[in-house]
Amino acid sequence: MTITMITNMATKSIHDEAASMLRQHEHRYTPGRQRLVDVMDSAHRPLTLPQILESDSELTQSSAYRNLDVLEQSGVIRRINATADHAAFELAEPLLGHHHHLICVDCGAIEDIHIGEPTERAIDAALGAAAKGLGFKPLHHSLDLHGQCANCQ
Amino acid sequence: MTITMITNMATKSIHDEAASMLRQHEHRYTPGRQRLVDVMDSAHRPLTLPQILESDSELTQSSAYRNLDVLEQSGVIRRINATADHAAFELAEPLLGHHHHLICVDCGAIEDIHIGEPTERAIDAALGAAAKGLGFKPLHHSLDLHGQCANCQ
DNA sequence: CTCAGTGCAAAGGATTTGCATGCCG
DNA sequence: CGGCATGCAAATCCTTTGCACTGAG
Repeated sequence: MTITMITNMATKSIHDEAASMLRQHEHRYTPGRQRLVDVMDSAHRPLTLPQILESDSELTQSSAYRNLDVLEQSGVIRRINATADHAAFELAEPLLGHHHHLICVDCGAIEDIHIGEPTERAIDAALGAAAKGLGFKPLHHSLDLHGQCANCQ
Repeated sequence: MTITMITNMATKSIHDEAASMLRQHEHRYTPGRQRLVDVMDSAHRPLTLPQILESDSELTQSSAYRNLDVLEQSGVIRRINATADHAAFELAEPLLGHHHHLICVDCGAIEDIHIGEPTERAIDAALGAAAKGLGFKPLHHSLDLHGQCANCQ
């Protein structure tokens, strides 16, 4: 019950949040951009451009690429370079929450996963210590598990 | 003196190891491939193809790409998709050891880092647990810290 | 002699850009 | 109205491939 309410609120506020973030960067929240956010919000995993276009036939390739750029620059989505051929896109952490990926080395499929908070803190502490010595300013970490998905074994 | 000896020995065995791995895959350890291994062994960070070509003017683009493929398939090197434009290459874990990366979001520079063994074990345990429930067979994890390098701040 | 490896140039494929048009503010 | 946004097609850029040649076994 509580979870359902939160989910609904979150879905609604994703568009509000996206619109607000775009506005701050002096961009409009056009229908094409809303559709992109819808597609990425519906999928519970990062999507490649072909997957995005398949999910909504109203989207065109070049505008999708352009709008993904705008959304990325505005902090609404994140681009991840999981595979060699296609980039993949997912909602940014403020909208989707912190998580990690299982990446199939054979078919390239990606699955979202979560790990415990204590482990997250241990990771950030360890990375932060290493970064400090090199004058590197941490923004966020990415942790992926590469292996074979159930289908490819 | 001692360090020099160790370095020489290590460098030597990297070539031996690489030659052995290639032989197992029925490939030759040609001069061009040795040069690639030398370049990657000298750099203490992953290199993109342009960086590799700059490091050794004897290397040509297409042969470098082809040989990097052969070396990757033989397990000598690893391809990482850290940035959107260029793939990067580094010696594989059996030759270089397990480590992680600092990736500058502005200039794309990559730096190798190490974190403590207990944290590594915690990561593998957490990822393994998540993978198990989905029938995903773990091979290896990748952990990167994205942020700004000292030059780009 | 044979066949993997090489180098050049051309092809391939994902992503970006030019340009004319549409549409919101 | 003015300028961002869109869609098509052409261009770009990284990477791969075709082909003829070289050299090791």
